[in-house]
Amino acid sequence: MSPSTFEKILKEYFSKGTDHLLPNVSINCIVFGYDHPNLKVLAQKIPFNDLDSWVVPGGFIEREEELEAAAHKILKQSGIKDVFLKQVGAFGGLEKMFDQPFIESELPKEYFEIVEWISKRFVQVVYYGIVNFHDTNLLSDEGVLNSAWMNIEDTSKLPPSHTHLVHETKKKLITETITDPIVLNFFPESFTLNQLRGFYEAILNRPIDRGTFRRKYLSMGLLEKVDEKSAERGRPSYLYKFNKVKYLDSLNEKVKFGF
Amino acid sequence: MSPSTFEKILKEYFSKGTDHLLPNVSINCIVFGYDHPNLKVLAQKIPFNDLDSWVVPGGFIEREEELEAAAHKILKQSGIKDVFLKQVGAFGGLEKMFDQPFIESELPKEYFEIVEWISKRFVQVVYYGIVNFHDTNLLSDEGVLNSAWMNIEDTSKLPPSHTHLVHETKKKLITETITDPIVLNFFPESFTLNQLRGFYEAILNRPIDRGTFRRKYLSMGLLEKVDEKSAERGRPSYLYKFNKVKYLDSLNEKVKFGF
DNA sequence: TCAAAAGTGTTTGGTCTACACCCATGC
DNA sequence: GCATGGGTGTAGACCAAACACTTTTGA
Repeated sequence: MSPSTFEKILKEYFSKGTDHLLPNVSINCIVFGYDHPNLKVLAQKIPFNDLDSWVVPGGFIEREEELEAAAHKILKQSGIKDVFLKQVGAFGGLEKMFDQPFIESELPKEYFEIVEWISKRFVQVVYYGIVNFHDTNLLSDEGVLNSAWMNIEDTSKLPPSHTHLVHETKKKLITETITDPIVLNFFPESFTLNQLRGFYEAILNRPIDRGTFRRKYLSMGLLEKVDEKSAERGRPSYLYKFNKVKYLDSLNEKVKFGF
Repeated sequence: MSPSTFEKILKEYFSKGTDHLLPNVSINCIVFGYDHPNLKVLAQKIPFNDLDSWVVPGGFIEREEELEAAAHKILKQSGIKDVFLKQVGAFGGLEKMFDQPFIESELPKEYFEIVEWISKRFVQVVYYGIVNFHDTNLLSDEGVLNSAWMNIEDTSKLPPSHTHLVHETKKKLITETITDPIVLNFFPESFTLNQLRGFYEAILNRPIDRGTFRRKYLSMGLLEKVDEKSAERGRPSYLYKFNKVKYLDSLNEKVKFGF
């Protein structure tokens, strides 16, 4: 534990005290990025102790602030702006995030009020976000928390409750990937159909036929052809961008059951 | 407004004060029942004023109580036990549920602390439940809040924020009806396939072919034939019950996209 | 010219749709 | 018997899976 760094965090987060914040409720954000063929999760290194500890971005809500606005505010601190966000739900385990007696033993008395505040039970309202990994610039060392991408296969550096959030959220991501084309938020301005297919193969964890995928996806009418692209090897592929208007419409449709 | 009744409510809800409760977080439950061909929602009449005001069941969370446990606890007060519950999410509008100055003007000073507590902003964690309408006995006048079924088409007696919750939750119910067989929770021990089809027609708001429905549903393997049933008119139909083991398995499967 | 990857055509098989037809019961 | 609704059979449309074939590039 390095008290000085932890003090810096407390000073930055609670420069205006705790009275302006909603107690007992916190926001956590699970931000996914896709770096073929890996799904990544945004995490922050915290200097609670000398171990290599990471957390998922989180923060608090102003007394007069909408929940989703708070989530956007929190992600802006990591350099993530204008992100696609959806709520996962409220998680309310009884375990506390902080060990109050231990933390207090390492800090001057002036922080005790804040420490008591953050040591209470919190209901976590969780949002997930999707960003285009390669167009995103994380703010590092801007504050005291360093942001970095973490491979979703290895979340062992997160506390158990955050690992739980990541896994629950990934389940939801997979479900929504199947019913909605939210996936398109992972991609840059323009992309090839085979890159898109690569993502579906990664997330559904099985191969998908090129022809079938191409015909099905194009028939949805969400994509528009733009240009050519020089391939690394082999024949170049067309680039597509997605039609945001039709995309937003499609979010209200969902799949049909088949009766 | 009838202060005496409102006093009774406060006395009952806050007999142990507010310290044992988590502040700023509440639970609301949207409970659906199906009374062919209508979808019903559980509501409670409240004596805030002389108007015919209703709310959706709600309540608070003990400091050391899981969220879903709190939802079950709240519904037990209406006579709803062992209900199928799923979380809808957290709703955090900024509007307050109570008009503090007005309420205080009608109550003795001893209640002011409680009134202040409930007049704060609350993040509402919403659960939805599904019950078999005909096997459910609501507790009426057991406490001070009378429970009753409300037709989902007319929620005009609810406050706007609760109407919003009902509609958002109904959307979710429809989506989940399409992807999961949660519907079976609406039905009694045994039921006919045509009753089941009637429900799908009601919720999807379109006719479904008898043959197609029957073949598709039976092919899922969730149902088991039990006995005969005397029809009101015409040929009697088979009764089915659902296989709870396979049903629980199926909740983890969801529909496939079709790639 | 060959390898590699994109793009397209075609056969096959499954399944939903629509509708016709038969079955079991009450009156 | 006949009306009423339950249960089943089936032809056609449709669509995804699988795979072969063609096209376009780099080397």
